[in-house]
Amino acid sequence: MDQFLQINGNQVRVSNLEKIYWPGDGFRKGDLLKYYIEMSSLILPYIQDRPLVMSRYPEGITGEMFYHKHLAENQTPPYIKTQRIYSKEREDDINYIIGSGIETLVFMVNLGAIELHPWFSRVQTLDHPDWAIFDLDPAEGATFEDTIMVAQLIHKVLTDLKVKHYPKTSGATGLHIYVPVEPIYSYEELQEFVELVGWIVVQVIPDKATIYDRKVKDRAGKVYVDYLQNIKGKTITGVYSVRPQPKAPISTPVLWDEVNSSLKPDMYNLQTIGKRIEEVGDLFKPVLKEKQKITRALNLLRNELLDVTRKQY
DNA sequence: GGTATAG
DNA sequence: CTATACCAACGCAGC
DNA sequence: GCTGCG
Ligand SMILES: [Mn+2]
Ligand SMILES: [Mn+2]
Repeated sequence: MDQFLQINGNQVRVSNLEKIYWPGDGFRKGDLLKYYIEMSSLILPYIQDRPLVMSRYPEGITGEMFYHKHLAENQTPPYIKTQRIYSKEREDDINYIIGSGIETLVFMVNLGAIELHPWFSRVQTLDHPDWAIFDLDPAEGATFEDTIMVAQLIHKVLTDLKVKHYPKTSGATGLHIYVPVEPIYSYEELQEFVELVGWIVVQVIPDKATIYDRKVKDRAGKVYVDYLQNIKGKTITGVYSVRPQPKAPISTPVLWDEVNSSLKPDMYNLQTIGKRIEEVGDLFKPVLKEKQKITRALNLLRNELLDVTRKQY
């Protein structure tokens, strides 16, 4: 049943590679593992040095799911790097897995971690993320095309602000827009930045986008700009993560030119990702390389809000 | 999926 | 040795 | 303090 893979000088145990994980598509656990190993050179840079949350499906996508953050001592192989980070809610440390080499990736996938969720910040600067994210979640009754429309408007606002930003499919129903930043801003500041841009978008297309409707029912037919994900300890599905959905879609970077009605949420998946990467390579490279200051943009947005508020009185 | 404990 | 039990999330807005 | 939400 169990096999051992020799990776970077470590014996990594893997099991049940023949188990069907996607019954509708016939993809097996071994297919998932093969994908992550083949993609490791692309994926690892985006999880390197980051605390990781696993979304686990040990019985496949039709089985029970659970998040896994804390790795107990007695299930931590010597080659896994971990770091204890205090959690207020838990009133104790969480022993997070820290992104490192292929062996770490294989260890997590073997646990049934179909999705990987990296923190927005690295261990070197835990309180200072190196990206902010616009998490666009279409609510009940909203379409993927609605999501694309909201994304395009965010694209226009960020372009006017001269802030670099990069889109990817979530692989499920929405889109993610990453804003790479120098690790000098707090989570609160980055959240405010996303909130202010989201607020502007909602002013322009209030029937398509929402940001302050906390109740799901109130968001019906609209795209929720989930700025509240920009919080320490919160995560979203990472780039190149597979999703527990039919076709095994993958959260895949796209060009802004491709964010139009021909983009489909599941068009990049376990079946098609190879060709896609061959054709365009890693479109998210700038997210790691083009770290920017958003001080000016944040001030412009704050003043914009002030102006609008003043006009109302 | 892995580990501890009971039988 | 095999069967079974048990575990594997949290941050926070809003009420 | 608890529920809803992601
Ligand atoms: Mn989302
Ligand atoms: Mn969300």
